[in-house]
Amino acid sequence: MLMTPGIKIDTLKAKLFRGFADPSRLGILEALRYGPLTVGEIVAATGLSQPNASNHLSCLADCGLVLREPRGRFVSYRLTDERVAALLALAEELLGEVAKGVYECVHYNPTEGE
Amino acid sequence: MLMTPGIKIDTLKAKLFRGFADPSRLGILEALRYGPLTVGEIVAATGLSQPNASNHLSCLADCGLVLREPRGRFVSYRLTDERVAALLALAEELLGEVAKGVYECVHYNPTEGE
DNA sequence: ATAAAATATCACCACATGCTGATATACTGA
DNA sequence: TCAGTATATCAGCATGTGGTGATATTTTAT
Repeated sequence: MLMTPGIKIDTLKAKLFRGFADPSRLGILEALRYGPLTVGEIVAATGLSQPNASNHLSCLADCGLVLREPRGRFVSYRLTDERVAALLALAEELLGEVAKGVYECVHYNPTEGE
Repeated sequence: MLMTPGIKIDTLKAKLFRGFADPSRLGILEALRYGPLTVGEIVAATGLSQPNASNHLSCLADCGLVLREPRGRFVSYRLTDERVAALLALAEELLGEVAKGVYECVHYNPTEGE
């Protein structure tokens, strides 16, 4: 693939990971893991507000993690590639090992329920 | 594994991904992919400032992605688990598929070289 | 044609995040 | 002990980020 010079590959990879690195987006990806869903279904599944979900979905679609499929008045989204699900699965495995550390990690603390 | 109620699993997973989702941290992880390095070597390999590298390393260590091993006056870091490297590899594969989308993604644009 | 429903977009705000420069701490060798 | 090197920490700043409420757009049904 042709790569514009000046854009480091790590920057791209970091952007890719960023798609997974937010609880809301991750929730969407997890929900889509079991099949395509419409925006409304995603809203219901994740508890996100409709504008918020829509915004994250745009982000995920732009970044190539999900596919947008308009179906009449609805819009269906699904994971672009099995590798997206594979990444989620692998992260889950890894989380089993390091969960304690992640839990205690001080450097990033979104208001976590409590 | 015992999980404190009130902390959603997705929040943890998102925090885990966040370790990979910054160009500086990702650069560090990539550098460590080929073996343990001291802080000084990491600074040299990544071009980060020393305080900045040290700070990201603390974050990565807290989150369980890297191991801290003091060796006299030096501190050696290495990846905690092969799965960390596996995640990097899988992301690389996925990037091959979606690179174009990630490149064009508007929703996250750190000052990218130019 | 009009109303209602599904989705997207916009302006705005609060906050987290990453970076830098300065400084503190820890260890080693002479 | 003292100087030098390696690493960690701190205060402060600039900016990216995610969230909300209001509104626009598109599509279907009557």
